[in-house]
Amino acid sequence: MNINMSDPSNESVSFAKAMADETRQRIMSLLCCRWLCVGDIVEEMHDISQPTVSHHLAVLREAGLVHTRREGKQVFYSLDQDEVAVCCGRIMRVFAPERADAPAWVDPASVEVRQAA
Amino acid sequence: MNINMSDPSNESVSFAKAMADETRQRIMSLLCCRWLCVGDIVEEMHDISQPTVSHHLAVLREAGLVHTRREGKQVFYSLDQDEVAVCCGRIMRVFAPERADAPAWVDPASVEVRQAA
DNA sequence: CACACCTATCGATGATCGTCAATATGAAGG
DNA sequence: CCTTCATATTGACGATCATCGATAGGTGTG
Repeated sequence: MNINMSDPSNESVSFAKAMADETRQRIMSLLCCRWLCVGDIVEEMHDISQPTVSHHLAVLREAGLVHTRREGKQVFYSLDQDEVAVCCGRIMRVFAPERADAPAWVDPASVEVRQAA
Repeated sequence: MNINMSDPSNESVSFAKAMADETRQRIMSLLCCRWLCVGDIVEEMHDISQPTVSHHLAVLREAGLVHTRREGKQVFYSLDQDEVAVCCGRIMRVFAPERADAPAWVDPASVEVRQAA
């Protein structure tokens, strides 16, 4: 029916929704290459309350974008880079199929070059 | 300050916000590999009113995700695949730096394999 | 068990967003 | 110019969301 059969509906939408908030992206960048417990995240986020941080972590959790590990009283979170890559790949295949295999990915400069040429 | 200096704030957030709606993603998929005028989009979207379609097109326009061309009375839109690729690349570099250069991109199956191995 | 600590949930509130009907803007044609 | 067609904007309304304070739930310690 649509040009792209894939999924102009569910998974890419929930991924985008999960990322559609600056606070959440800040948290994601904190969790990108390391594990942090909620208390540490709250500390790094400065002017965001603990319940709010917990809420954002729940959103990321339900979107499958974070790993979770319990250690005694604290709960550690870490960003699931593989899931981010999968979601970006899905978006690419649906919304940029003519660019999906290009190395433009890694360095946007190559895209500019391609346009200029 | 943050692990990822890049931009845990602006451009990736507005890209995600623009994509964080199913109706908008349906419109994007319609415009993916062709030009359509607003009337045609409204027709394809069935149960969405013309003002609503126009509103979504404005959101996509302000996010820089569509090209625009005027032809007489009608206005044609088309998805900017390069911009989608650039935005996905930015997300990858910030939130999946350890996956950004992998070919897992094109086919998520390879990511599964990598995890299984 | 009682208590401190860490995280999650609840209830409320203000802000943002998606949607539509009505209307405005703009572009041909007579 | 006046009309007609195509798109954009406005105003309003309901829904979703981000945020917080208060509180509940769960975990270790004495």
